[in-house]
Amino acid sequence: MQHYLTITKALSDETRVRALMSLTEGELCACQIIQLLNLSPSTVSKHMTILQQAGLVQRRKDGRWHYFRLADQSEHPIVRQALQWTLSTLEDEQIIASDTQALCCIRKQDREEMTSCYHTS
Amino acid sequence: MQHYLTITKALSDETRVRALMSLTEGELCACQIIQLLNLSPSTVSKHMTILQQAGLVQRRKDGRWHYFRLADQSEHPIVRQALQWTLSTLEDEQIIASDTQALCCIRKQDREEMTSCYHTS
DNA sequence: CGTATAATTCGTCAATTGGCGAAGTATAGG
DNA sequence: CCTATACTTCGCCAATTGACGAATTATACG
Repeated sequence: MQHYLTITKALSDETRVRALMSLTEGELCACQIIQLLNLSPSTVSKHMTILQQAGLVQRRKDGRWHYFRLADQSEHPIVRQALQWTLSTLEDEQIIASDTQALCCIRKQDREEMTSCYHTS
Repeated sequence: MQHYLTITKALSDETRVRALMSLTEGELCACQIIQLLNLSPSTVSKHMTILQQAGLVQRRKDGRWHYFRLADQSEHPIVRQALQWTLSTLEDEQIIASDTQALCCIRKQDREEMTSCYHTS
């Protein structure tokens, strides 16, 4: 029950769901999710921790960067089913589509010049 | 997105999930759910409204009694998947099992004498 | 080392939520 | 009608939540 509730709570906030859905096309580092959501780093950090503790996303650290990805689909059935339900339900959502669009630009930005990933938008 | 969030919010509270799971063996009237959860009628009423607005349960009125049942499985796929996930995940939960046990007694009570269904336990 | 960047943790605050009891609505039955 | 019962709505309160900025930690690099 506790794991179930941790998952439903994690999925009950629009911002967190957008963060989760942003990972469907591959991993992102925290600063990219911060740009996408246009929220403070501390807020996004907390959201990603909640998603991770629910087992919905996994974290990888590489130097200064923390990368997030969807949890391995061979994880607990409870997580797999929650992700399948969420992804299939929301893939056609308007806001998810525009987030996906925005992510195209965000992914390309590391090719360009920038001093800080926090202050580009 | 809005319907999805209404569902995940509805499922993010243990009391509401217990109320939902209590309907797996057939409909119950509000006062039976009140007895099971041992909460005030007003609290349970609010919870059932939240579950109903999420489309997870349906309501039937018969005289003074309001009966609740799980939503028709031929409803929106989003609801069907949410229910399937929830039911399959929680059917073996300890607290759900003891609720099911308690419901056996509660269902039998209408055969016995009682002046008010609120003041029997 | 010292500075800069990426991210987290902490403290604070407004908004939301879950609980209750009191009051109101609806129905059954004298 | 009038009362009793079942349930809902309303107003309140404590606890939780989502947001932020400031301070802290970790790493890269001159």
